[in-house]
Amino acid sequence: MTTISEPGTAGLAATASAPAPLDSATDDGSCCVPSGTPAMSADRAEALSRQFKAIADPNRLRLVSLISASAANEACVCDLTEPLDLGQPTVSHHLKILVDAGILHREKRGVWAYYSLVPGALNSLAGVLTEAR
Amino acid sequence: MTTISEPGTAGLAATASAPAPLDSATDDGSCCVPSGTPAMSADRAEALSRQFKAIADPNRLRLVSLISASAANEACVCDLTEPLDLGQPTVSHHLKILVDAGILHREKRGVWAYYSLVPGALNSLAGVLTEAR
DNA sequence: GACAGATATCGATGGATGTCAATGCGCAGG
DNA sequence: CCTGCGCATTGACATCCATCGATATCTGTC
Repeated sequence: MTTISEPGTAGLAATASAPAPLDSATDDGSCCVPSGTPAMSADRAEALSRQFKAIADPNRLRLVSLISASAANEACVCDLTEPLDLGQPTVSHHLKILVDAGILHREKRGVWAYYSLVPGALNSLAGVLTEAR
Repeated sequence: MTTISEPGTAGLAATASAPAPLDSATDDGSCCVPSGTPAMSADRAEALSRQFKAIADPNRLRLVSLISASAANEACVCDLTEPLDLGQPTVSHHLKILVDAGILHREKRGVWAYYSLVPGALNSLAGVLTEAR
């Protein structure tokens, strides 16, 4: 499981709002101030990267879109192969990546496998981008 | 330029809320309902993928974090090489990718190049994930 | 104008990734 | 039990990508 991010940690975004009158280019030869705040750890960056990589593929983006746009917010593989114009193994591969990233949930009912969105996953990822604004 | 997404189009997310009593596995032999809503186009998926790929790298995530956590919301290359433990050409390469994706803004002042967040970029990307909820 | 420092670009290389064909596995029906 | 169907897994292949060393470009200085 990928823990689906954990709000409250160092994130990104500040959406442009420079309070300091940019005193950059100090006279001591340095170009700008060291940093100030701790920013994001390498571990957290690695974990978030795994989730962002999962949706950073056009076909996987469409998969998630198809599922979320589906009637019962779920879909089986057979309904996803045609609109993406991909082979069944490839779709299954992409779905596995999304499941491993904690974005999709897989439930097998009889012969079919139904994929649905994990409730807070995408919102949590979106929170990382808007965090600390 | 990458257009920075355009809210109002088909996005993702629905955050789990199955109103229909999942009448799946219809008796006609099909597994589930065809789809219902148009979902996301291939073109839009490709465009969004470019932006998500840009931040789907641990080092680039840290770069954005470092810049947004910086004092004046901007930083030059020399301040970004150490915390990432990467060579200067590599950092410059990552920054170029973020600029090309429309996430960072580059401004050269004298000898130094200052990178800052493009105001609405991350929020726009986040909106894609929470859209249509 | 020559020089030094900061940054960008180029070429090469090892590793990650998307795609497919072939195959295996589990479930339902006869 | 055997067959058909939906899906997952494997192996192979081509491509992309992150990283580095070397080098080019630009800017301010002496």
